[in-house]
Amino acid sequence: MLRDFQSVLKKLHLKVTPKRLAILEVLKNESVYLSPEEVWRKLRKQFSQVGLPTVYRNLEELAQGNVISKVTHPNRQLYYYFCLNPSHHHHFICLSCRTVEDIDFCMFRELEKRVKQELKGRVVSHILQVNGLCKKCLKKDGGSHA
Amino acid sequence: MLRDFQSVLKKLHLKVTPKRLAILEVLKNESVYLSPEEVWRKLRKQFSQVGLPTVYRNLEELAQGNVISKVTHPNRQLYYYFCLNPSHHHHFICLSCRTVEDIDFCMFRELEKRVKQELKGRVVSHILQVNGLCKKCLKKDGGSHA
DNA sequence: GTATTAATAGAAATGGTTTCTATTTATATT
DNA sequence: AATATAAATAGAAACCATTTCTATTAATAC
Ligand SMILES: [Zn+2]
Ligand SMILES: [Zn+2]
Ligand SMILES: [Zn+2]
Ligand SMILES: [Zn+2]
Repeated sequence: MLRDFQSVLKKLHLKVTPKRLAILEVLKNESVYLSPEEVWRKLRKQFSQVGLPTVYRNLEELAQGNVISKVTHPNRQLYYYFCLNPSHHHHFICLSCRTVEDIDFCMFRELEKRVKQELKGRVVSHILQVNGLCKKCLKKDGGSHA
Repeated sequence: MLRDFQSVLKKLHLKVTPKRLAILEVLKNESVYLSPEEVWRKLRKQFSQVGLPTVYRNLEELAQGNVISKVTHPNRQLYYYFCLNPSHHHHFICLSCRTVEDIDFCMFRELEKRVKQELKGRVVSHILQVNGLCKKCLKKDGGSHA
């Protein structure tokens, strides 16, 4: 989650291509989570040629490399978000305006420890996400959401 | 999550149909999470006619009514699990054998409180799931998984 | 038993996502 | 700077899990 995209990509053994950098820029300049298609529409303003599969591929690679984070949306579509917070944490996402807010208090360390001790399993990944309506959206419409 | 399916369905204003009951039976008799298509294949052993859309619809209704629980799988396909534990809790799911184990210690109450206080948002839903490899699978193959 | 409303089967459509292949581009090496 | 190499890309096509649609059937209340 560094600002020096070049070195971040090199660390991940990903070539530094204009499209890749542009995808990162798009996400970095957004305060909300975006779908691959939305990222693609924004990219087309800068590039005459750009394929949607390229966007999908890059977003997935970047998420794998922990440069961006994936949003687990109830509608089960893909969304990505560029998070500046470098430490382990989770998100409160607004289902209406798509704002993302950090949940900095992570009790996962405790949880993981107990899972290991009590269940004797190996943790591969975990999801902790709180879905709801943000302060602003609650004021706006009292809480109706799609 | 009661064993008396009839009354459970009535409470949800869902008609008590043979297919509906059979879907619940299928899930109840499984110790692992199942995809809609897998539930459907099992149903076809009992019913000469049964549509896959019926299975999808029923599973979704039952999940909405908190009779069964949905699994948030990394592969983003739908899976459902019948959980006997009636209290609020979360799951450790095995990515290899699909075993589900309860995580009974839920720190979510604390989390929710702080989200409300600090972010002033409304919580609509939350996901907390730990994905990994269960004790048995770790022994079996040392941890390789699809 | 009748009326009412929900549930269903089966076919068809949907659409987000992935695959495929030829071409281009970034990077390392001379 | 020129060359080699392996990765990245565009565009078209395929995929396939999930949803929609409509006529028919079945459950429930009265
Ligand atoms: Zn909002
Ligand atoms: Zn965490
Ligand atoms: Zn297992
Ligand atoms: Zn919880």
